[in-house]
Amino acid sequence: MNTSHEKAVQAILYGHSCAKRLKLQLDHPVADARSVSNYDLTKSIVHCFSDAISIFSDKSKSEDDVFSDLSSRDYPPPLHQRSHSKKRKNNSTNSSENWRHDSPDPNYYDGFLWRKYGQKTIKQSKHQRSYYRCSYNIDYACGAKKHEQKIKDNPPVYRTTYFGHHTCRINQNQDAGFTTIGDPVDNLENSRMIRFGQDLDQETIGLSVSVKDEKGIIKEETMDQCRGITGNDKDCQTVIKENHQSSPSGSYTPSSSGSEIDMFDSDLLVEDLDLWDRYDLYDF
DNA sequence: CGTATTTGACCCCC
DNA sequence: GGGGGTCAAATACG
Repeated sequence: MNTSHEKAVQAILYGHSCAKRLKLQLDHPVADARSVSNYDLTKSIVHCFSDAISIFSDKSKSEDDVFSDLSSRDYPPPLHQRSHSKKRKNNSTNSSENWRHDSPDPNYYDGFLWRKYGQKTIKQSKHQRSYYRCSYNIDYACGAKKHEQKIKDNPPVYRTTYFGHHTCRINQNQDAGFTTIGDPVDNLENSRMIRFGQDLDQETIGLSVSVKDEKGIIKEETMDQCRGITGNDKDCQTVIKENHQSSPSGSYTPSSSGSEIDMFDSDLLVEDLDLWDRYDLYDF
């Protein structure tokens, strides 16, 4: 068993490796269907650092607890473990909890755009719960929802619970002339996976890479680039807003159909896979 | 001025 | 009736 410190170091190292890989791809763009998209790499980086932060900030937990959280994070529990809302059973397609995610960051970016539609004081919690629905709820009849609530003060932990499925991405892509996967839950079965480790027959230890909301990542990448030029977030946001308004959904190009086992480029695999022998079925 | 957020009221289920 | 989820008008923001 690795210590949590080693685990955090592994996450950081992997994030660093992905960052290097991303830089390489940005410096030398290659139209190779087998390569990992910049979006996927960026998201991997974000998740690695989020996990490292979680580990370092969660000293009150035992190491096993931390690992348990990591292995289940961003990953829908088995059907028999999923809780079901006792309220609003009429909306059965949307009311069942799909998955949840704990993060020290209330502004954790999960790859989707959300619009807040309510906030409630919850009886048994001193913290209010915020309700969000997918920003494409109207445009694309997307039924995905989530609510977010602070569940721990010190260190702060924010629990985001997701409901329903994103149909917005599917609909957007159909508009653009292709289809791809729609949300993290669906991605489980459609994820692009790489396998490593020694017991592949018994356990799939992998890095699943989903393809979603490249627009958001492009926005973040653009922000970083813009900051380097202007040093001003506000200016960057204005530029990005204008650029994205002119092309709402058209430029998305998935790097694979999403159903087959896919590969990172070999240099990334060889260099990094040994770092991940404890990251069970990591869903990005 | 258009869009996002806030917040009190309402609805639904237990 | 109580609690949680949603609606929608008011408000804030860019």
